[in-house]
Amino acid sequence: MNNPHILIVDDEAQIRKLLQITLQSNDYSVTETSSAKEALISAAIHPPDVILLDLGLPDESGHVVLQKLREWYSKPIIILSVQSEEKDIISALDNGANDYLVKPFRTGELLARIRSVLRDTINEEENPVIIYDDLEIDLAARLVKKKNEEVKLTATEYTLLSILAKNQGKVLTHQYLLKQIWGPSYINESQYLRVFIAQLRKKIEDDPNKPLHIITLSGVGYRFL
Amino acid sequence: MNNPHILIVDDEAQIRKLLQITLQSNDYSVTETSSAKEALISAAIHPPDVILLDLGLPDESGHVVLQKLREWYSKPIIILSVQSEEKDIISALDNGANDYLVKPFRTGELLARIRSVLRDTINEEENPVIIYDDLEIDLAARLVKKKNEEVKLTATEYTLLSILAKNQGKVLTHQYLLKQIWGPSYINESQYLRVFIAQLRKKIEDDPNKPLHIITLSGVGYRFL
DNA sequence: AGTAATCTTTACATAAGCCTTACAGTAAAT
DNA sequence: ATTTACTGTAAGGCTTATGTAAAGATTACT
Repeated sequence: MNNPHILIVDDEAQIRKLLQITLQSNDYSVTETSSAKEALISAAIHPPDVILLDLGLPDESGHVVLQKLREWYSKPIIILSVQSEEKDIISALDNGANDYLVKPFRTGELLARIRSVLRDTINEEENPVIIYDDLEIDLAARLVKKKNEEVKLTATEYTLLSILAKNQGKVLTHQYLLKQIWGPSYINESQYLRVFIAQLRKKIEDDPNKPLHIITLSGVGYRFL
Repeated sequence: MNNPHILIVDDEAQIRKLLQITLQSNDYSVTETSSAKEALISAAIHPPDVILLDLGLPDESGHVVLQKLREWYSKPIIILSVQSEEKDIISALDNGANDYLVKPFRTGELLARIRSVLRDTINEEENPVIIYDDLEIDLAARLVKKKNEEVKLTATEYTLLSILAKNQGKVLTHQYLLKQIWGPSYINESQYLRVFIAQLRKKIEDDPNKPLHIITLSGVGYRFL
């Protein structure tokens, strides 16, 4: 899992700021919300890998938010709360919270607990398998099959294919692909792309001269079907 | 899971008694141990569903016990400790503890946390024996057989093999493996991995030059088949 | 303390794959 | 038909990654 995405739900701007800085400097990507309503919408639109949930929200109790999230959200939820009351902690854990931290908490401990809950779910991640005709791309397992036989791809070939596959149907310009694979300073090295596109086609197309998956758009870029 | 079995590791008789009564009245079956040595033996003979581990043991640090357990034990371990030092908590969580409770704790909270960790693992399929061709890996018994003969593996070799086997078919990056086996600060020490991969291949592959089980993905990592 | 086992580190041979070059093919424009 | 711009393909040098052995360092055991 690269750059786990964390949703912060807390109505105090200062705490959000502190969390944001701490988490981002530890290579997590962060979304901030300050109310129950906002949190539920954000989580639904872009499901995070972990949710940090404050129980004291202005519009609705965090316990209710927790229950609503747990109706469909199965990844870790860590509760942050000033409540150190036993019944609050028990109720939260029983309603599906993975962990409970009492404010004020130490950032180092928070980070360790995030690592702990992420480690528990890291292997349970869904395998988004993309299938087109006789071609099968398992992004999690980094595995590509053609007619049920494994295709051996090098690191660069795989990176290129995964970008194409994730953006199926969409035209990806030379510049975009070069930037994604080799970095921003390589956007003029279009011969790299031609070489690797050719190698990929040799491996995944039935007839590399009449490609069905990787389509050329002359002067523009490539498209994956 | 009926009557989950819990192993208590604590040198204070009073606390053991308290835990025993609390847990048994909540329909858990309980085993008590009071030292590191005793705990490791008991866990090996009759692996419990959850371990409650006190860090302050008379014969050895609980941190060491935790590490030794995690070489083969994959179910939840909850730390109980008078230490509320941040570094102790972080170290324990990073070493594979699922939760950390500071003494004195409230029994209601302990019970809720036990329910929480049990819920996380209750659906995890147990896969004690993995068999591929002539290779047999019994994760629970920490035993590896090749052509029905036992293969003697060192601790590190076994850890590496078990991670590979648990993620069969999936590509595991150098970084991931290094982090899992040696810790997050070793992600650049890829030569460790090469050495142990070579040793493992010598022991489990028919022809280490043409490995069938441990496959190299140049520039990426390894995969177990 | 001494021995054995294991882990860490170093060094080097081998292998893999990336980058580069050169040129051939294709399609549109003149 | 020729030019021009772009794309496809093959092959080799060069860099980086990997496999392996073997020597220290550390740990475990007696």
